[in-house]
Amino acid sequence: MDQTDNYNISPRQRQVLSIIVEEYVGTAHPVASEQIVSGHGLNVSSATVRNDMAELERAGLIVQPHTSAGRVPSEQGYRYFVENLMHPTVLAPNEQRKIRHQFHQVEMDADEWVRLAASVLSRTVHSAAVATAPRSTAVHLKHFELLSISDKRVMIVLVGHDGTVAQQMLYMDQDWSQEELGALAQHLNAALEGKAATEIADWAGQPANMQPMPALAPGVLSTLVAMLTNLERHETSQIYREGLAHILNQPEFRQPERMQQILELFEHGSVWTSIIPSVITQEGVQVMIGDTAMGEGMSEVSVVLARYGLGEELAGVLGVVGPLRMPYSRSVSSVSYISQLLSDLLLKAHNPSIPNSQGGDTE
Amino acid sequence: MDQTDNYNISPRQRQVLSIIVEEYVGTAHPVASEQIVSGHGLNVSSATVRNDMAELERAGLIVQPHTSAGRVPSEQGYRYFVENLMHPTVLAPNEQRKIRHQFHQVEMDADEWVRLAASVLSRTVHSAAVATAPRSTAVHLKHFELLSISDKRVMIVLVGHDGTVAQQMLYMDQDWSQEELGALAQHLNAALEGKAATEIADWAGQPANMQPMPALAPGVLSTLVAMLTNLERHETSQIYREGLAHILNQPEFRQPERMQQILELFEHGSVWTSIIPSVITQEGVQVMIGDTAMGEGMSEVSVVLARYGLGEELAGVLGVVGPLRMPYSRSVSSVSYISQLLSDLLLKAHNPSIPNSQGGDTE
DNA sequence: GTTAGCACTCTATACAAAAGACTGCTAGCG
DNA sequence: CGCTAGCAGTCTTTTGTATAGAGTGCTAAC
Repeated sequence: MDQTDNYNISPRQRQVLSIIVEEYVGTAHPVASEQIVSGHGLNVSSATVRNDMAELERAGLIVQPHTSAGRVPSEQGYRYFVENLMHPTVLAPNEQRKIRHQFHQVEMDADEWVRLAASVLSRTVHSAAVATAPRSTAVHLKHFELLSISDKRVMIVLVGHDGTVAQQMLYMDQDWSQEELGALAQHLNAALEGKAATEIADWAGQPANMQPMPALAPGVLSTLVAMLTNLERHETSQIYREGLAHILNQPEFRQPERMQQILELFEHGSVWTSIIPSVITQEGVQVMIGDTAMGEGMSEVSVVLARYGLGEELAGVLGVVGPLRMPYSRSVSSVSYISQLLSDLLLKAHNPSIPNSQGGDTE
Repeated sequence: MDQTDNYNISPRQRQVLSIIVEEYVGTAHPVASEQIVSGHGLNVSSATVRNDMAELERAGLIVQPHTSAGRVPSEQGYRYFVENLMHPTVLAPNEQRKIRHQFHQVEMDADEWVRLAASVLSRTVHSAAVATAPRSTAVHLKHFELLSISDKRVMIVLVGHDGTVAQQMLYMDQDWSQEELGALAQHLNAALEGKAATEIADWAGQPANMQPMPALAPGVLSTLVAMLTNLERHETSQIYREGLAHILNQPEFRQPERMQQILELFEHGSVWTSIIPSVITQEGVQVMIGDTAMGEGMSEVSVVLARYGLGEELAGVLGVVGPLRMPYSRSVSSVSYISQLLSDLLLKAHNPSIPNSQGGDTE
């Protein structure tokens, strides 16, 4: 299924398809044969191109909205284009500089970097962008604190080794003083520091460890395990969405129902939770074109996603969402560049000793 | 300016205006004189109503899209309606029950309650809804922790007395061991517990207090003050937005530019930060109709907002966003009911001893 | 003050005609 | 055999025009 190049088409036909895609992406109007020969260095007549187009249509790569209209790429056509015809490009240096410039900020925390990245990406490609907050795939306990909030209510504040923080309220059967809580926290912190969720669960399973514990210990331990597990799962991760306005301006989303559809999609996070885990495990930029695997209603939507992050730690997904008629090359290069930049920023935030490459900028 | 009833109009003309507003809100079509007399118990002829309408138009309360169309309320007309004509209603018992039912959830934290409230409100009024996360207007320090993350980097985790948590990274000139950090934290916690931002700043200003302090103390203290201050300001507060799809379905937002406008507004938080602080200090439901005080582009948007919360602590704003042509009465009663309900929920979460009134529900 | 009646204005709809856009095909050419 | 000029055929888009419809404003009478 990855190998989509089992179509029997000539080099010139490939070129014609390429021109159709690029032209249509630019203008949103069906592309006519005359339009193809003029100005694209194709030394044949429009009639020849028409024959090629008939062939391409037979192959299912382009379609005709109606008899007397030009041609439009089909879903298959876009896929073929992206996989076989598109030349991967790199963002122009001045664009790179413009992008880097937008990250030229005072110190921010990881979540804010990511949100900014989504916003910058959205502006760069003039389309909607999504990004998930960075999450560790394996969170180890750095430290936790037990705080008596009021009678029978205890708050757990947990800090992961990567700096993520989580809080949760715990309801007790009896009152506990702050001193008792502090003593327990100190004891457990010493024993559990650096452990991951499963390791803590194991530790708590050993009867020897649990011998001289106060009655609230089991509740605290199981809550700690639950909180760590929750941090590892990406489902709870915040999803940042930016630049919806761009996408709704595209002519293909002018009809109210389409608009409604894409909005539901965007607001309702469930679509993302299904595809993000699969993207985060892979390297490189991934392009999904009208992929119904993402769910119904995605048949008119394309997504260009990439993973960003630091190895196992603090990984997330960043990408562009738009209509099928999307400038794929530009999207891919933008996503690629910005995800890389974001990874660098996060890395430097973790190891500030590395000199900051932006420091030399004159503007 | 509050007193908009300095128009010289007869009781029947008021009634006509009232019918026009209600009818237009329901149908989105200009209202004709014939339509007004039929079925509204108005014992006059359409000609009489036409005379009244001419009068109302002269007063600027209604306008005519074109010569042979019915009348539509003007911005002024809506204001007059809301302030003088609208009978305040209460949500029907079965609707109240339906709403309460949606809050019938397992334990959630405050932020999740609020987000749910925005979502429920949005569904109830079939329009977009916004809500700000609850924030204390005066946050007192409950506890903080200093954690050594790596060389020269220290994380501060702060817990407010209301349970809010904030974290921040601090960059040091020299290395500090976890023991030194722990000692300082313990010392400062003992001295500062229960203090608000300004009190901490005062305390740090006393030379006597700062005498035997390690070099990192001033940085920590000023960061604590900054974090607390930041928690108090609502600008940083997360704004939840729900049900944008509803609003974009309204006929008045069908034109692309309008859509663009309202989206910018919705995504860009800056509009809210200017009006929310003024709303949060006042009791009751507030209606803003095409208020340009909110900024340009709001001229076609109405907002119905109310404060929710527990006195000084954990207060926020909840409301409906929609076109001028909005069912104001229903919006006001919904916002009123749900904000009250939300306040109750938060109160109970703080004082779990109060019996839960939802407990008796059969469904 | 109210009302019936009617002329007037502007919109909405329907339909037809014309113009325009592309194609597909055919026949001829190198 | 591939390429091309030319043209008929098909469908959309635009334009024009007639008609129906909606609603008002005004006048004259009650």
